[in-house]
Amino acid sequence: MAFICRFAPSPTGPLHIGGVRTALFNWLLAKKNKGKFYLRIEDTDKERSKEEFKKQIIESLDWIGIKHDDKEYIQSKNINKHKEIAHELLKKDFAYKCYCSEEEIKEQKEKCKKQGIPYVYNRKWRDPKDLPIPKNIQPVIRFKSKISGNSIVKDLVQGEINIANSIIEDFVILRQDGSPTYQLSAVVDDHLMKITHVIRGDDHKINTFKQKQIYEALKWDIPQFAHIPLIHSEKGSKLSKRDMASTIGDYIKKGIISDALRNYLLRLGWAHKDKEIFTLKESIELFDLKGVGKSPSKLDLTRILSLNEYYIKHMDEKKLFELFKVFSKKFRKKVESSKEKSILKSMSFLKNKAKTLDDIYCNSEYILQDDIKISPEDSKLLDSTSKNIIKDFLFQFEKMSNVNKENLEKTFKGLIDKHKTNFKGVGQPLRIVLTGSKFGPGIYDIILSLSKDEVIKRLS
RNA sequence: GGUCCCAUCGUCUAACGGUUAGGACAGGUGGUUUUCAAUCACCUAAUCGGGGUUCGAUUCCCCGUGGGACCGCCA
Repeated sequence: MAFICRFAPSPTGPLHIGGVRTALFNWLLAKKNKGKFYLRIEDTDKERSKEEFKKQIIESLDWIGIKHDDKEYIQSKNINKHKEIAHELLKKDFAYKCYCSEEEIKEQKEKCKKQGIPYVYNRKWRDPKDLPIPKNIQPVIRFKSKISGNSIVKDLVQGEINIANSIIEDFVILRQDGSPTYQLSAVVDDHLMKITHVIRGDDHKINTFKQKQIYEALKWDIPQFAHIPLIHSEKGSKLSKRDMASTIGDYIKKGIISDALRNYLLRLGWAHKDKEIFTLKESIELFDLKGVGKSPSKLDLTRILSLNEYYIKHMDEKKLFELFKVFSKKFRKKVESSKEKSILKSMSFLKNKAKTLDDIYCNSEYILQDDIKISPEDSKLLDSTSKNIIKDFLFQFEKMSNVNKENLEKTFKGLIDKHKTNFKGVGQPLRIVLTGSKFGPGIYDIILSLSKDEVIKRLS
């Protein structure tokens, strides 16, 4: 069976992680079924749609590895077709012109609110009989919704949803200015694009009942629907732009890598037995709508971090290094070409200490910086004994013909015996002088990652 | 307020109607360790409440409670 799906965001704000997950689920299903995945930019709200958001959407999807088939569809380009269909519905008596002014509608709503009853458009113009047509009002076109009975949608995630038709009002399909609304445009485009599966956030659930009626009026095939629960912020509220970590960019900035976030998003609201780590290939093979839960899930940054740590540890060092370079350039400092070799060599131990690319940066700062600054607090630790140890080490290090772990170990042992101290007594002062910090990679790793000259320079 | 949906450790989630209710993250304890980490071992921690149905209910039904979504000439 053909499997054609789409992700249809509106470029009226930055795409957040919930949208990315929706796109991911669509894409995964398309890949699994050897179908198509399209991206449709729903830019019919001219006021709020912005080119920068469109760009942000495409870049976000691209970063996480979601590639859409064909060029992205731009909904506004199809507006004439939408209008045409609206008029077809009008001609076939599935829709009608409504001459209510906006004030009139507003009044009705307020009245309902006062009385505490739910507002539904009163269908004044559905069957106008001899109502005089106001000359000064441009009509909107409303769809004739079913008035009685019930409708059932078989949702691939939610199961059967049953509602009374009376709560679905005669919704507007063409505005006063003649432009189509979302309900109409979405249906027409989905039909034209031959979409077979509509997978979207469950905030669209009610729309399904409106859209289904348009399909039926036009005698078009109705796609399958799947409404996935929304993602909540860590506080449990709806994800909003104000949440610091809500867009892909927020995570890139933290040094999260693409595979980790993809894996996280996959497992948020979906599970396959006890499996936690999914390669891209595995996610395509194993993903299904049956495994999608029905309740909303909360974002958990520590989980993302832990997944990121896993992916960093298991990543090819060269690849990781490339990601690191891009990250540093963008958010920290460009890695100078003279330091590249040394950093790359050090990836093997740097990655074992890192949860993010930023952690790698912090742990490699001693390589990146030429001037090592020692804090007053750390200076206190450098007493005369420590200074002697450093001097002794430097003396032997300069003579060392072959700098390797074995020789360093020998030297350290000798110093420990001579100064009647322990490993820490030798390691810590050297670490402080070499890196400007008490914390960091193993002392042998540090020494081996720097050139012999550099070590000598720093110890002198 | 109306309509619809949902409900398992703090979090993400497993569990043909029969399990000591499992895993992962976080947290805790201990081992290892030159620091911070990492790592290894172990531990704490959940079926929202109340009724049914059933020999047996996390699982099915009803009620309550709690949470969410929607209620635009936004999408």
